[in-house]
Amino acid sequence: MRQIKHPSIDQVELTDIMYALSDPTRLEIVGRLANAGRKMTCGELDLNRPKSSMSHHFKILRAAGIVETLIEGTEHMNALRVEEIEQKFPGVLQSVLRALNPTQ
Amino acid sequence: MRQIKHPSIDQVELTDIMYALSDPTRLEIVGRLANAGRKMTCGELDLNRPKSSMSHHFKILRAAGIVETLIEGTEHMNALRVEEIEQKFPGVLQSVLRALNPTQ
DNA sequence: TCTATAGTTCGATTATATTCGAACTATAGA
DNA sequence: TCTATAGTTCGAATATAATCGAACTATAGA
Repeated sequence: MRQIKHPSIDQVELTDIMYALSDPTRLEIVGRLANAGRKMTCGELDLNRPKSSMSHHFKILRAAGIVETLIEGTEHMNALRVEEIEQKFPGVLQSVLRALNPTQ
Repeated sequence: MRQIKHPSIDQVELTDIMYALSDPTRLEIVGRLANAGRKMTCGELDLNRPKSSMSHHFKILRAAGIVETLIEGTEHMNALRVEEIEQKFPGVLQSVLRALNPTQ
């Protein structure tokens, strides 16, 4: 079962993270993943856009080190790399997540 | 003495802030302003790029609500809008500033 | 009023992103 | 082995951004 390559956390640049989080679609994906608090498939995170568009956004989130994708069968399970990012850039992702959910 | 228009803090979107901070040049401007802890002219913040390029980046930082520019004589004094942003998006800008300066 | 200084605006060029259909890959299950 | 499902890759069209020279605006000071 072939897996997708991800950058190691020390390869991740702050600008990559900022860039990945500057798009509303990607911000929504990240917000949903955080709220769900569990791995989700791309299908579940579908924002009624074509698969190829969603795939593009997942690619950027992966490249930025924000999302990790594990292949399980025919599904791709996505999870946030919160702990790692928190370690390298304390507060950055967490404060963004908090800004996305003012109600908590 | 004509002044430059800025967005009010409630007009500022999180995506604007993320986008503005996704560029290395702008991130450096923001980092320098934060380290200086005082208003600085565009000239002082010059990163040996043409004036028109720098002006473009300041425009984006202003539009994102990150930088406030006051005209004093022939100079434009730039300051970070840290308190306001902190109020609206707690931790977002501050964590980025901390990530820029790991030594403190 | 003239000149120098600081920065903006304009316009053109080039680079980078977004979007999405169509073709493709990999796996599960019949 | 066939088919359905999940997602990626490719390629082309369109949109958005970065870059920078040249012309412009506004002020300070001589």
